[in-house]
Formats: sequence, structure tokens, C-alpha cells
Amino acid sequence: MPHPNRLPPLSNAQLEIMNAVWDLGEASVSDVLEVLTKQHSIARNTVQTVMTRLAEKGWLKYRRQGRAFLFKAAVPRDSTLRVMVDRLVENAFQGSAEGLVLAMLESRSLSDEEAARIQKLIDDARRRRL
Amino acid sequence: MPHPNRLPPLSNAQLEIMNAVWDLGEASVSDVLEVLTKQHSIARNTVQTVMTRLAEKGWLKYRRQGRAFLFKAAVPRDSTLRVMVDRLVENAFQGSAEGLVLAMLESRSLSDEEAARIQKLIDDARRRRL
DNA sequence: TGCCTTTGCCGACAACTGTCGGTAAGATGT
DNA sequence: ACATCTTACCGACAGTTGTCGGCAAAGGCA
Repeated sequence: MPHPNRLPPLSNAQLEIMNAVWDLGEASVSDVLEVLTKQHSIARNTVQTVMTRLAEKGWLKYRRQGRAFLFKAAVPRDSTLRVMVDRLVENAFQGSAEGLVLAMLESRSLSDEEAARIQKLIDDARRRRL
Repeated sequence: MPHPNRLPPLSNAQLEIMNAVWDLGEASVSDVLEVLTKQHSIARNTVQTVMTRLAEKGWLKYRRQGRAFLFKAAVPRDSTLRVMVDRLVENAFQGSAEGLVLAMLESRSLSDEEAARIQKLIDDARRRRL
């Protein structure tokens, strides 16, 4: 179970594929292709190539099933997301998580309902920790 | 004043340089080099190349001053950071800002003091908005 | 048996990135 | 005037990414 810190960062296209695999649990190239084509046009071989490269790098593992391969994520989604956020905080916000939240608040993409839910989230987390 | 949405995403090395330029306001290659070498070893030409390419892409603008060039960010830092966060929320958290906050909370990199300050931040923002 | 579909494999390619070296032209100091 | 320093300019190179095409084997169907 490699830690995502040791792995190179995921590009957007790679993340899309990882998301599909995380959602599906175990998936063939065709399965992932099916998911992705719902979002935008993409060739089978593109998916194949990216998945192979993700496996080479340790993001995916796979096993044969008959003639095809079934891929599974080699790294859990949540730890990967944590690392991504940590990196963003570190690189873009000089380590200030507040800075990140501030940026979210300034962006219209955060509604008041969401802000309220987030507050509750933090509230609960703090209560649990103290 | 291009909007960062129209610009290709910044890699890590590029972000480091943008950070230096944002901090300095207006900076020559040497100025940026000086800042970066405090963090890690890097050749002058590396900085030069990356800055030139950032200018080609519209992240930086520049003017001559004597023999050298002075660069300025062509895009404000805050809107760039907003876009970066929005993209992360979109691509990694399927649009859920809560998901991002949850990831931060799960990560040890968020102390309780920070959590408290963040709560206050959201509190203030909500009060101002309502 | 012969054809169509699915799938893997190999290779390709242009773009971008991070990294720098070499050269040469001005600016500066002695 | 000469040596040194600073800086821009040009070019290079290996690695990664996103994108796919073509071929061939394996399996299923008429």
C-alpha cells in the first residue's frame, strides 16, 4: 500500500481515470471508458495508455481475468485526496490552511448552505478531537 | 488582465516562480533567482527559461529596464488561487467543498488552533454575506 | 469455417516541463 | 583598455502527458 506522497502527482486526466476506478472498485479498460465517454469523447486507446502508465507508476494494480485485465486502485482515495490538499496548502498557500479556506469563501462557488455545513463539520471534528 | 481560467494550470515549479514575483511585485530574473536559491539549488537559466515561458503564456508581463527585464504578474494572485481551489474541488472532490474541508480535517496538517481560526473566518464571512 | 468484436500490445507524435550549457553583448571596476 | 560580471538569447535534452492508429490474437456468432 504505497503512500501517495511517494507517487508523482496526478494530472487531471489521470485523476479522472483514478476517480472512475475508485468509484467502480475494480474495472477493465472498457468499464472506465464507458464512464469517461459520458463526460467527454475519448478513444479507448487513450484510456488504455493512461491506465497502463498509472499501473507502471504504482497508482493501479491489476490482475488478469480471462483475456482482459481488471484494475484496482493501489492507493486509497482518501489518503490521496489528503495529500493533494496538503500539497496545495503547502505550495500555493505557503502552508496556511486558512488561506485556502479564505480563497474558497471568496469564490462564488461556495454557497452559504455549504459554508454552514462546513462549519458544522469543523465543529464536530473539533469536539471529537478535544 | 487575463483570467486564470483561460490560462493553462501552473505546475509546481511555475507556481514557485509566480509566488516570488507576486511577493516582489516587480522582479528581474536575478531577483527571483535570489529568492528561489534560498529554498533549493537552481540554475539561473532555469529560472530564466521558466519565466520566459510564463510570459509567453500570459502569466507574466515584462518591460525593459536598461539592459535587463522587469517582470510583473499579469494575473492577480488571489484570483489565481481561487481558480486553483475551484479546480481542485471540481476535479478531485466532484464539486464538494465539504469534501475538501473534510480532507483537511483528516490530515494532521491542520491543527486545532487553525481549525478554530478557520471557523471564525467562515463565521465572519457568513455574517457579512447574510 | 469464416467474419465481427473485444482487447492487448507496440509504436508514434506533438506539446510541455524542468533542467541547464554556451555564447555574446553590454555594464562596471581598476 | 582590459578583465570581470551580469544578463539575454539560443539551443538542447530527457522525461511526461494526452492523444491516438494499426495490428494481431482470442472469442463469439452465423
